[in-house]
Amino acid sequence: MSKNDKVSKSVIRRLPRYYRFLGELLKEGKSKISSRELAERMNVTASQIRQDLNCFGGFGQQGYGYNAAELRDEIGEILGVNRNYPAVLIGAGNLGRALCVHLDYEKYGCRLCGVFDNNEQLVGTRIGSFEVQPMTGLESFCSANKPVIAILCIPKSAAPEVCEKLAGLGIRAFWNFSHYDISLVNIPDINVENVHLGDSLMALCYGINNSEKKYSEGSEEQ
Amino acid sequence: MSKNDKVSKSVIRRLPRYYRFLGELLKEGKSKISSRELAERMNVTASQIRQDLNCFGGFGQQGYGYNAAELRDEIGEILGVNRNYPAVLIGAGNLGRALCVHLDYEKYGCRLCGVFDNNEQLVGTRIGSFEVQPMTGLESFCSANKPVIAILCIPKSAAPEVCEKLAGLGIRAFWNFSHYDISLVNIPDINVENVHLGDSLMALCYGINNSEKKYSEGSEEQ
DNA sequence: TAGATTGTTAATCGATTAACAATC
DNA sequence: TAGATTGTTAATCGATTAACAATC
Repeated sequence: MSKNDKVSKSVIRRLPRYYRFLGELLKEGKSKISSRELAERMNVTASQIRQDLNCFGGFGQQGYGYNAAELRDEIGEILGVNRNYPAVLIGAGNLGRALCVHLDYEKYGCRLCGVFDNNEQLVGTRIGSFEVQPMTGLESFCSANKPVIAILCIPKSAAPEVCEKLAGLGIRAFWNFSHYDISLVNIPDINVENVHLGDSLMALCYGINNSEKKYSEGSEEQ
Repeated sequence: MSKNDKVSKSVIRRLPRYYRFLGELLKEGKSKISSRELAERMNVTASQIRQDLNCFGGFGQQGYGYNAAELRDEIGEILGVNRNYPAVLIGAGNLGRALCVHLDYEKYGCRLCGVFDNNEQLVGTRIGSFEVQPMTGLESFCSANKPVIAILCIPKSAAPEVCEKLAGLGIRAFWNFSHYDISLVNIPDINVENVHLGDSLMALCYGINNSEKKYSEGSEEQ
């Protein structure tokens, strides 16, 4: 983890995938893996894997390959998956409730520590082991529990204000499911993952829409 | 929509965002927009916007800019957002149920037409306007309703088999929330959007983990 | 040692940005 | 017409792939 002056976004986005595949490998009882073999499995080039890893250091052994367990641990360290960053979930609607119980947060580097909503109907209800708290209690909760991640499952209209507030309360990363682009908000040193489900779905539609076209165009071209 | 020999993935992923922002613009009552103005709002370069659009044709007017409504419609057409592609949701667990009611599918080019699960406990229960159907009924349902999109909210272990089956039943696009990489499955002309929530969360952790490091390194360097 | 596979440098490819002529 | 802004070409930048010397 020495040379990472500035690791590109593309590399970072691939790390979790390496981490996952190495986990699978281990489950299968493989202890040694070469870049070529891993590349084949993951459908990428061996070059890319070696380049990516060398952003962080040399984890392999020439002539041998990589120790799967060691490499996975190293990548885990780089990602910070055992840091257990405290996270709050804001918005206990359908999606919020699902994210609350569906994900194994510990596996991905965090720990859900509170769920909030400003809807009085929802406040006090239980979701898994959590009781939905009112937004009015957010400030004192944050001083007490020091969450660094906020999972936003709120309407677009509420997002800018809530973001601003959370940033003020020490939140340093947003996992954003609202239809608002947090990337646009002007907070320094904030990490954002905008998960725009609608955008993803539209991109999928483009694919269908376009393979269709290709098909009919194809028949014309013949 | 004439010159799209082969539009790059990066361009396609940006189209839904343009579409969204143009929608906002219209809501605000703006009818005219220049690439420069749109670029500023979206925090991208005007060059990129013009380049992207010119993959599909010239939608603007020199010296004037773009008609917002027209441009939005054109992009909508390219994406296929008014195609109402029929979609089935497989897996009525927490996430599946949330996706079932949380999203305005029509807005994104599809129409949910059925929900399936192989868990007997869930079969017959209602989610919004849908009744969960048993997997055994999938085949006849598909011949009757011809869904082209499958939304997968199933465990990783079940994914390969279910994918294979669905592809055989005419599914041409997978919106994949399972922890399995459908990209690896060997089906020709299939569109896939792998939404790996865990990967996204890990990438976020990397950000925190790393800005932290930068901070402490910074103080040492001084 | 010979064979294998890394780490790393160089070559290629693609995507983004800049520039500007065309034109409304 | 003059000013503005597109469509498009050229320049730059970054990311991916290929190649190979280092070395286990």
